[in-house]
Formats: sequence, C-alpha cells, structure tokens
Amino acid sequence: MHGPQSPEPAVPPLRRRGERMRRAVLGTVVELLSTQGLAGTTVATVARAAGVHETSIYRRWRTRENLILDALATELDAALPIPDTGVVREDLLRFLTSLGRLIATAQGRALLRLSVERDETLEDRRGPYWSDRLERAKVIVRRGVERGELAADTDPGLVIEAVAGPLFVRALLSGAPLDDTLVAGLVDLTLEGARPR
Amino acid sequence: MHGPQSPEPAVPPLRRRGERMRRAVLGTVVELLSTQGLAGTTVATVARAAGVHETSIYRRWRTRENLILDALATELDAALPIPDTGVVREDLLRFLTSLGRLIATAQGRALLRLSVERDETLEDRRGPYWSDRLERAKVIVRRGVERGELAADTDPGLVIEAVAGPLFVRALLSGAPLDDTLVAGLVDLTLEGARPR
DNA sequence: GCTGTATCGCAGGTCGACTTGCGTTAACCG
DNA sequence: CGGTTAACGCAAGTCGACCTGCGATACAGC
Repeated sequence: MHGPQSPEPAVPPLRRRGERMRRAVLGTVVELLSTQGLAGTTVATVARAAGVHETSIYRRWRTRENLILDALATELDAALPIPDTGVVREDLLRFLTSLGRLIATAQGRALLRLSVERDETLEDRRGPYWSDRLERAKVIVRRGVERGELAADTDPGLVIEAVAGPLFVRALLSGAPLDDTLVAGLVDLTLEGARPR
Repeated sequence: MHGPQSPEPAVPPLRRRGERMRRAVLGTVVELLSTQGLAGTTVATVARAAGVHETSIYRRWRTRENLILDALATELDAALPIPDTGVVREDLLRFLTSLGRLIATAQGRALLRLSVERDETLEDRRGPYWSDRLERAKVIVRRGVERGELAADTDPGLVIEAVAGPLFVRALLSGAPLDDTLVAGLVDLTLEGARPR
C-alpha cells in the first residue's frame, strides 16, 4: 500500500463553506428527520453526519429550531397544491386529502410540532407555513362562491378553518387517525350543515 | 434582638413529606405558571420556591412535563362545563365561548402546548384532557338530534371537531384572535352549511 | 415509645441546546 | 496572484432537564 509517510494524516478538517456547507447540512437534516425522527435529530448528530462543526451550525442558523425549519421549508415548499377541478366539493376533498397525507409524514409532523413551540413571551410569530397554506386554500371557496355553488356571503377563511382544523387537532392533540372517511364527512358537513333538510 | 446562640442555625432542611409536599409543589407550579409563564417555570425554580429539593420533584413526577400537567389537570378539572339550554346553537355557542376563554388563559395555553409535546417514537399517548373535553361535548349534539334540531345521521364527534378545531388551530398555529364573531360564524356554518339555501 | 422503611436532602454527573474567544483558512477582489 | 475578510474549526463553558448513589429522617405500625 502506498500510504502517506506521516503515520497520522491528521484528517484535514473539511471546511465546506458557503452554499456547499448549507446544502450538505440541510440535506443531512432532512435525512435524519425521516430516519431518526425529530428527537433523534440533534445538532451534534447533524454536525457529525454532515462533516461540519457544531459551532458553524449555530453561527449560521442560531437555533436548532431555525435549522430544522429551514430544512423543512425548503423541502416542503412545493407541497399542498391548490386543486381546481371546477367543483368545490372535489377541490376541498383533494386539498384535505393531501393535507392529511402531509401531516402523516414524519417531516410534516416535525414541521407541525416545531410550529407550535413558539415562545409566548416574545411575539416571535413564526410558523407562517401553515397559515400561508390555509390562506392560499381560500381561493377554492371563492371560486365556489363565484360559481354559485356556495352562498354569496360565505367566509372563505371560516370554511377552510372548519374543514382543516380537525385534521390539525387530531395530529397534534388526540392522535386519532386521519382517513378518507373523516375528510369526506368534514367536507360534507361544512357544505351541507347539520340541520335536517 | 434575641437571635439564637449559634451564629448559623444551619437552616434545618424542611422535609415536607407526602401530601403536604405534593400540595406545596403543585401550588407553586400553578403560581409560577401565571406569573413567569411556561418558560419561566423551571424545575429548579419550582423547587426553590416550594422549599423542596429538585431531586425530590424528579423522583415523584419523573419529568417536568408530568409535574406541570399534574398541576394543571388538578387546577382545570372543573373547567369547561357542558351547557344544556334546550337549543343546540345556544349550547354550542356557550361551550365554544368558554373553550376560547380557557385557551386564552396562561394556564390553558400551557396545557395546550404541553399536550402537543409528545414523543412520536414511544406511543406515550397522553394529553387526554382535551380529548376528554371534546368527548363530553358530544352530548350537546346528541341532544340536538333527539330534539329534531339536527339531521338524524349527524356525527356528534364530527360536529364538535368542526367547531372546536379552528379554535385550537388559531391558538397553536396561526395566533389569530378568538373573538365571539369567529365562534358564532363557526357554529352557524356547521349548522347551516355553506350551500346556498 | 421504638423501630423499619419509604421518602427526602445532597453531592455529583450526563446530555443537549447555546455561547464566547481565538486561531486558521477558504474565497472573493483588486 | 497576493491580501483581506468573513466563514469555519476548536476548546471551554453555561444552563436546564434528568439520573444515581448514599446518608438522614419523618411517619407508620407495633
């Protein structure tokens, strides 16, 4: 073997800078999240796996929370498309179904959990991710109103919150399953109401 | 001043045992929660304020989470009564209003936050508090069905989740306000539906 | 009243998040 | 292509959650 003369090459410290380091670390985070879960994704672990020093991570992202949020925001940016089938019920069904699937994902659950853990003291107000998605989904309702499928005075935000809220509650609080039956029941209840007709 | 002969009385370590210690610690937790918030309620702080050693707290409650959950469960046990006015809309309105008020409380928010922070790895499945409350609220819907106010095939759980879900989502995710307008809009939407009539 | 045992005090330690100071080098810029 | 600087490596340390062993005592049962 043609080894180096010096018995200990002293492992040249890999200083991956700038964008290269950023991508390496973020990729490692996403991978660790799906294999080790949120609890297993510690800053020290990420640093080791990405071949970067822990300090460098803290200097760039400030907190573990920022780190993971950054990785997930990049990863889940394209998720939750807004369907446009021409029928409100169908649009809501599809949107809720993909929302349920996202929430069932390890990454989705992690994003959810981290969005909740905000300090109540300082108004940090982050986690715009979910608020944004719900905001975007309002067009589904608006299109339904324009088509005459829904009452003219329908509040789009209210409808979206009413159908999506239970999914979040189940994922965060009760742990109850998120199946298609629930989604369909929710949509129909919100569209038709509970009054006898 | 008639001080004791010994210059340092060496502060006899107060060993409050059993129920006395339990009440002292839990009372301190509730107090600290409303004055210092969740982040300020650390085990060391509680121990000092209650005149108890940190180790004793860990031995009895295992985790900080258990400690606070125990204190809040005891404190909020009687909260969220189920109204029975004879009219579904009124019952739902009152229930949701008190739920919103509870959620706006420092203690309510703390209970919510802690109910979310469950490990996804081990199926610890706690936080039955909120699930229990929603479960109990189902009778409101059942009574409405019996009275003929609601369709016979109405799913009580679905209705309760649809009206309560958005409140939790706002408290946990979006931080949007919980006013009476929202509550009324939610109840009416769920009862009447969004379809034009 | 005396003893036995579970409970508590206390010292010391692990682990993860986060910080600071200082030396070193990669990367951009003229 | 040499110089400057911001980015990185590294050592050391703080803080809070949580654990362990050991000695001491409050309270129960006799």
